[in-house]
Amino acid sequence: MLHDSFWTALADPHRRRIIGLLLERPRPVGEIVEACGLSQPSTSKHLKVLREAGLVHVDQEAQRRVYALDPAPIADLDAWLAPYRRLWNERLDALGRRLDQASDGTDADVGTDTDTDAKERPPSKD
Amino acid sequence: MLHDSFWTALADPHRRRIIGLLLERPRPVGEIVEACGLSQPSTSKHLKVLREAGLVHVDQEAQRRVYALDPAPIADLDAWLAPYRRLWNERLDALGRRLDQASDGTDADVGTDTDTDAKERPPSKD
DNA sequence: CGGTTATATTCCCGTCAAGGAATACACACG
DNA sequence: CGTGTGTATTCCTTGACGGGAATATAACCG
Repeated sequence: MLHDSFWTALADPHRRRIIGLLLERPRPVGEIVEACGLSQPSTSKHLKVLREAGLVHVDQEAQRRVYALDPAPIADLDAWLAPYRRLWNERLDALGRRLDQASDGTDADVGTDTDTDAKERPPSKD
Repeated sequence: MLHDSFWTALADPHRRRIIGLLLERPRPVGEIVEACGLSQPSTSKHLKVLREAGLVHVDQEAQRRVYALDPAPIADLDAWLAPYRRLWNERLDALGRRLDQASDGTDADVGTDTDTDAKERPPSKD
């Protein structure tokens, strides 16, 4: 399950930035400091929050500490998202149906052209 | 795509609770007040935050305002998640390979590629 | 209109998080 | 051992956020 600390950790833009950096590859603190433009203490504090939220873990290499992403919480977030995704798919479903209906003789350009790939999706149970 | 306001909105447990309530069905404010055990003003303020984050929208029915979930941000979150999901799949992959290796040198053929896509991903864009 | 219900907004206060500076700690190296 | 580098922690200040009480707004009803 996702606890509070997870959401709190992700609530901060700098921390999301760090997460993004760590997605590319694990990095020592110095690199993160430089990339974020924050002071080193501030960065360390953010890293601590991320650590305590279980989002990252640290490997000690001599004096340096190399931070890396932990995939588990991401999976948890995915799970959290699941029920909402169902709703979202239902909407696309409805939109698709309406498109179908509309293309029944009239070329209706329905609203905003978001890249709606409402073609394939897992069966939504209701 | 995902605005700061989105993460900020989701950072509060009460607001996540509200989101959960609205997942079941749209609800008028009064119901949310009761379910959350918060004061009405406080609830209204949370709803405002959610509104401004684009997570919910409101339908006015006489004096009552019925709040409902907006699916779009959920889709955005899904998109945000995509690159991380890749990492996570790779981990599972690696784990699978290691398990394979451990179970003697029979023809190990577990996902040399990332076929472990549990579901198709919507186009990701940050 | 006047009253009632349903919701939003304002005011005020306590708490908490973020940031920088200074400092402490850990480890390598000579 | 001492020195230097890399990182963590503490201290302090400031600003944002959450909560309740009081108040304002809007819509329905008679």
